[in-house]
Amino acid sequence: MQAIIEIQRASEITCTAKELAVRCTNCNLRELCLPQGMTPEDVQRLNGLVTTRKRVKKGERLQHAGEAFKLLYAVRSGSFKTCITTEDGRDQVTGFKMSGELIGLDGIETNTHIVDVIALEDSEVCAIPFARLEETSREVASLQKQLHRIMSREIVGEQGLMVLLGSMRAEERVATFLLGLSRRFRARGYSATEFHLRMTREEIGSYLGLKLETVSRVMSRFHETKLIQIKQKHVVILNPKGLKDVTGIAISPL
Amino acid sequence: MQAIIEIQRASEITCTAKELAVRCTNCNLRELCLPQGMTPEDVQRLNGLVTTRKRVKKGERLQHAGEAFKLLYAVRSGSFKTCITTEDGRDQVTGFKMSGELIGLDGIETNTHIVDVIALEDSEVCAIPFARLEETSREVASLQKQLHRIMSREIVGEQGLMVLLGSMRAEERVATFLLGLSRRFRARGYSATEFHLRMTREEIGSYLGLKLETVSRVMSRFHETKLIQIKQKHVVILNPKGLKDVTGIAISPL
DNA sequence: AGCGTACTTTGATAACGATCAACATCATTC
DNA sequence: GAATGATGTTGATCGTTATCAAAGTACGCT
Repeated sequence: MQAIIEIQRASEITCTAKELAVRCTNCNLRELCLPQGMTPEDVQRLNGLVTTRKRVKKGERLQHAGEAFKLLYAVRSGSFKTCITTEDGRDQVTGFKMSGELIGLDGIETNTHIVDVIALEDSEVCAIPFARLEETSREVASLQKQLHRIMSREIVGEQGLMVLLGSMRAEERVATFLLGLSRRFRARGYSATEFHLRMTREEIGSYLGLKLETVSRVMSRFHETKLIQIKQKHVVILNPKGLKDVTGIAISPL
Repeated sequence: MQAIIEIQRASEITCTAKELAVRCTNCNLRELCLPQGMTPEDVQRLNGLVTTRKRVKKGERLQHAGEAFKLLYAVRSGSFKTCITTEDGRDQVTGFKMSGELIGLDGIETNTHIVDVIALEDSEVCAIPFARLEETSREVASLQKQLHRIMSREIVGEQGLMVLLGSMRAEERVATFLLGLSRRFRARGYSATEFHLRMTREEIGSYLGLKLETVSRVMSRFHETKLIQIKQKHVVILNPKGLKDVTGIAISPL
């Protein structure tokens, strides 16, 4: 920790803080993000790729459906929702993105983005030109491997969500959702049992195929039965095992 | 057509039919499958990769959940369902695969397959060792591009299905499903308005998050209102526009 | 050809979540 | 610190789809 601070101080002399900040090599998310599983030497190849950082304010759109696909974004801090708006105006949340996760893979197929991506809080992302990422991944096998892993993870995660949407009842959905969030917070070094929801009941409901009132009711029921404590957006998981029993299922879509 | 037959006959003299059959260069699915968008020269690099074909009888399992991931399969003929079995024994169909489509991408992340893949009819697949495909795609940019496109397509398709499962009512789901099948049959040179369902009502229901009785009832209703004609597994789409109106939505998950 | 099995259709009833509505709480702004 | 709008909670009722049940149809097998 001390060492990192020293490096950052040094950087303020030799180069701008911004330039250093976007170096994957020093990024504290390197075990979650693109560099995961890569050797330090290979990660250095990434440094040149990830040149720009971008701040996105709460409620701002990072990516618009319909816009040309050029960049992937890695979430550095904050969180996002991805949503699809259908022809007839229905708007559905298809995912939530947290730090270290990649945004934009939906655009590869048609060279056009399919989903909107909106910040749930003030956030920061690293922009990665996809064309250059493809190039580099032809030269760096570990990067190629990791890119494939990330895409596969997205595919598998969505399959889990399909099971949730296709066969689970409201309580199972909400329990699965909370446990998924818990796991992701823990993976990022935060508490797995106490956290703040960054999204509204409506967004949770949209994601889980439920109405906001149902989400609220189920959470109140979990509160009454002492599975969780919930007050507005503040969640404490009191009985993880009990929550797990409610889900009755293995695949976690988050 | 005549030309193809000649080539096949010739092959029986110079090499075994099997060896020729697995060459992507001559495959009639090359516009749907991995070779799509690749130059003939690049496709030749695939020929060496796709060495074995495999026949799978109706009801047989091509891929088991939990088994080690080594191969991708491209469907050459027939069709498959992919399903996830959850811890508590629920079984959910997560997709249907038709000719030219790739099976096995779920295994990349963890090196272990997540879904079961079962033949809906007697079918044939080409096996592709994934490690070698990765290698080759580092050398052949067009192959890399196409692999990424296919994975992205899977991601986008699943997002569409999430919208279906999350926000559509029974009639909309079934209508979307039928139109999706129609489109896929047309892409393969078959009639878009008249086809045989390869899957049971129960499998359709599982996929759409409905019970088999609901699927049956909705189809009967569509039959009564002259949108389709349906007798058991034989479908005729009488009024595609009308069906489209029932869905009211743009994104097609199939 | 006849039998058995798997699949499909249709009906009656029940349950779950949606909808409508009213109120409470929180955050933001002036 | 009061006012406003967004978000969240809770209650009453309704509607869609699940469930249970029974009969009908197609298909494979000997």
